[in-house]
Amino acid sequence: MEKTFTPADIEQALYKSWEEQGYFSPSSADDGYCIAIPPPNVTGSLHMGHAFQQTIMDTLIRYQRMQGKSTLWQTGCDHAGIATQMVVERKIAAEEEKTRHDYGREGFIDKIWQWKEESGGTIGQQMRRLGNSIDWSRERFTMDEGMSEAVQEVFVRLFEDDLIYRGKRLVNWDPKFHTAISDLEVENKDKKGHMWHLRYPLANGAKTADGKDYLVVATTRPETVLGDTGVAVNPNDARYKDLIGQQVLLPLVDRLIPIVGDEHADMEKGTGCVKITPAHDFNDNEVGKRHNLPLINILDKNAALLAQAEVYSNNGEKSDAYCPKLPAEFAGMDRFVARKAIVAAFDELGLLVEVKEHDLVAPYGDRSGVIIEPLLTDQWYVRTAPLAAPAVAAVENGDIEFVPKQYENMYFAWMRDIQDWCISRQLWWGHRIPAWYDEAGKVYVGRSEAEVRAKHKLAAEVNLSQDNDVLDTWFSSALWTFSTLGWPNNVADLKKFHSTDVLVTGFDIIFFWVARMIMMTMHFIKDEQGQAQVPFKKVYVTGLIRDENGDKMSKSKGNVVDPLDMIDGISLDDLLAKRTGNMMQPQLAKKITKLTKKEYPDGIEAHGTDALRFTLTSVASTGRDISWDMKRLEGYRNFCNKLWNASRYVLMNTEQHDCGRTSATAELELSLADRWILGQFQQTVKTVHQAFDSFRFDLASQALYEFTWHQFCDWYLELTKPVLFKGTEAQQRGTRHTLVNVLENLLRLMHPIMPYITETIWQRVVPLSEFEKTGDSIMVQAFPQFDASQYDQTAIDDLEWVKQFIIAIRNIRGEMDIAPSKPLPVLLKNVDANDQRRLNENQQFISALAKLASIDVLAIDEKAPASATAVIGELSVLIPMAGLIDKDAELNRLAKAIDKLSKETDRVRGKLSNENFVSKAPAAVIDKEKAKLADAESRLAKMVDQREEIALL
RNA sequence: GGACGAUUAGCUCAGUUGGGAGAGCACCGCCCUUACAAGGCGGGGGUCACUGGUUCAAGCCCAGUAUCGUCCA
Repeated sequence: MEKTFTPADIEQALYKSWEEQGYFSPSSADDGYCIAIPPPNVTGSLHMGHAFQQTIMDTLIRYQRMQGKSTLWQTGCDHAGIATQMVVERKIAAEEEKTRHDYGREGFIDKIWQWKEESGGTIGQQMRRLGNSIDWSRERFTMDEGMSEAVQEVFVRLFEDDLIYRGKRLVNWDPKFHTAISDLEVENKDKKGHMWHLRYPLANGAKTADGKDYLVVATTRPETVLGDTGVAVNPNDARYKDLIGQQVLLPLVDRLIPIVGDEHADMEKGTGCVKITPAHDFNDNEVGKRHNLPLINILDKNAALLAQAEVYSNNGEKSDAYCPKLPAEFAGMDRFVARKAIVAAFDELGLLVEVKEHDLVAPYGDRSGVIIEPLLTDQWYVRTAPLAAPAVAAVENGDIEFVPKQYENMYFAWMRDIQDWCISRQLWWGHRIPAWYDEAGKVYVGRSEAEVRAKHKLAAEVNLSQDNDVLDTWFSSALWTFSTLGWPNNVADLKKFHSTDVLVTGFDIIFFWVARMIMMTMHFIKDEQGQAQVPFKKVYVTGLIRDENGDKMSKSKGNVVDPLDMIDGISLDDLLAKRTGNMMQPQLAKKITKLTKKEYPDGIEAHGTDALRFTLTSVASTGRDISWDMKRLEGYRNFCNKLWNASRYVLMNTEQHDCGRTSATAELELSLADRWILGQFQQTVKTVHQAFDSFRFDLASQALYEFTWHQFCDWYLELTKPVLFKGTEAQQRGTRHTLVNVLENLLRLMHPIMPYITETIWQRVVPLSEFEKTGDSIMVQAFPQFDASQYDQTAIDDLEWVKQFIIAIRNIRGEMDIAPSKPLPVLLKNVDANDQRRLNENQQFISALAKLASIDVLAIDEKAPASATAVIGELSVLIPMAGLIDKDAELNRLAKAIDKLSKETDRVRGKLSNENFVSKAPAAVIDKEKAKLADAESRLAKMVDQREEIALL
């Protein structure tokens, strides 16, 4: 073995061989265990969030596979409607100076498929680098034939069940992408803006309570005045309530619009008068409904002003309630240009009262980054209320459990208040809506045009045209768990693997995806008793990985760290190029360069996949956000190296030796250390099981780290040296046997978290061990199970005593500056029978690890020379000072120890002398405190004696 | 404005029926001892955000305050 662990030498070849051997596929076992991956976006590339969640998924899958389950990790990508369309549009613009319209719909879609073939697999290749044990043969894509069929089937059935409808509604319109988007794709951001106060003249000579012939409305969006169809005042507002039922004459368009009384008008805010634009504001839309106001759409798809408005009645039909003509001077103006022009026009007419600074919240498209425009359009909706009810119940009654629990509140809050889901998108890339229209605009929904014609008995002469829109990407993602398993055609896998076991995901897509998946699955998938099946039994919610300053990682901030760069390492120059290349905002490059140079002056070193995975599981505690810490990664790389070298030691001492396999008959004698480490290992097995079973990957990692480094390496390996160098043959055989078998078991125990290093070492170790393997790879072996017979409490207590003895001497050495190489003589006082036994049995260990020249027991009356002293229970351990130890230094050391001990005794004595404590605390607690006091007092007394003695010198 | 979460060592974080305040990294001292200097041995370091309450006993339970964060309006 090499002296240093170099992950790059082993990882990729190992993964390839695992994949080729088919180890990632489900086994023939009956008991299924399935995780559906949250499908990454097909345009995406691996980021820390993926690495984090996928490490957890792979750990669970590998753990369950080793527990004998038939495991399936179902993977795939979603087609990411807007994102993908954008990528390809940009590509053809850059390479061919063409738009998608130059290609036409079909040509453009071909172009996207072509792009997908070339670039859509990037993330899959990256995911392999993480060691993910994914059955790639079952990889799915939401636009694949089978999944498209599922989407269509779901749409048609929902329509037939009256759970999908079409309607003219106000939607969040993205004027850049020319599509509707759902509420969830809107980001509300605080913004500085203005509040314009505009004068609206009262019609028919009406006057306000204080005699004015006008109202003043306040608005942040003056360009929408052209679409006003009312003014609202609060019905309790003494200033205006008498005007309810009167009209104002809307300036610029001379439109007579009613004054209505509505609670929406806040008397405290602004002027108390609110203009109502039902076609361009969600709140106004509600007010309009209540008062039956017409809707006037004044904007086109680009959010520029129309010359002819579109007037609709409240039920969405064309109306001639108002003249559609809009002022020609504004026609074609963008909404923000129009805003200025309209304010200027009001000003000119003397109708602009004042302009105030105003903090407002503006809606932005999360992908386009432009301000969203509420716009009246025809869209398809899913009626969510009936679907939400069972989905809420499933979480309430525990069929689905969120880990951590608190996310259930978030889920309930949203589900209780759920809005109908706008599922149509005005894009080309996606599942086309299976609806056809005849020339009169009547809509028919079906699986194909032929089916529609047959079902509705439409003659061949009737022209039908399919809806141009596609479905929201999340609509297909909502079917993920069951459509990937073959629904609606094949149900064998569905039977074995559905419901899936765990969903590992971020809280940010609980609404987008998790909730919708629950609703859809429960509606469509029923078990043999006809009960709705949940898509997954548990939802493990992870936090976000942030950068070292706690900031969200984002490309525009330039603080993104690519997981592969942590695995392979990257030079500063390459890192800079990566962070500043291909930027949306090139002006930030300078800042990012500076930050990157400061954070990574020498780039990033290679750490390997196992170290990355171990780091990720170590920080996976309770679903809260994580500030990434490179130092932590470095620490776990060192841990890998530690394991590597420990194994190297084991192999050096066992390969080509008799390791006492049971097939041989030679005698085998276990040392105290052997029996101790076997017990400690069992304890670790227990902890790791508990941790995995409760999703506490941090605790699993911690237990493995603690055992490997601080028990196996720090103590056990050192304790084997005296045996291997000086023991009898039977003793050597016993120790070699223990070394090999503990390591072999440990590797299996760690494997789910660190697949590569464990496999590599295991291949060398397993032939020396007792373990009877059931295949060639560690990943298909049995996971270690707790075995109480290997846990020997006496061995553990005895070895703790040995450790204390050794530590006591090392401590004196350290504080007295005695060279570690200098062998010391030791005298013992107050040796009881148990001490004597432990000493007899373990003298070799103690002498070797504490580097002692001699150990002598003082007779009861024998006077000890001046010595530095440590106390273990009743036993005093003395190191004669002569020529070694300075009197003052020792006094100093004793003073420190005495101080510490007397604080301890004071505290405990205080507690025990408290009447209330003694009468009310449980007996066990009191006994523990008493024992603690007795021990501390005895040690204190010995230290004090010692100090007096030395002070006399 | 509403809801939820967080506040523990210099940093990043554990602390699961209330009874010893812990880990990793960083820091200080000694050591290239034949698995490992990506290491070994020893050591220092905390008013558990604040105030009050319950309790024999509070980092943990209750009430309130402050600061930060997230989601919703």
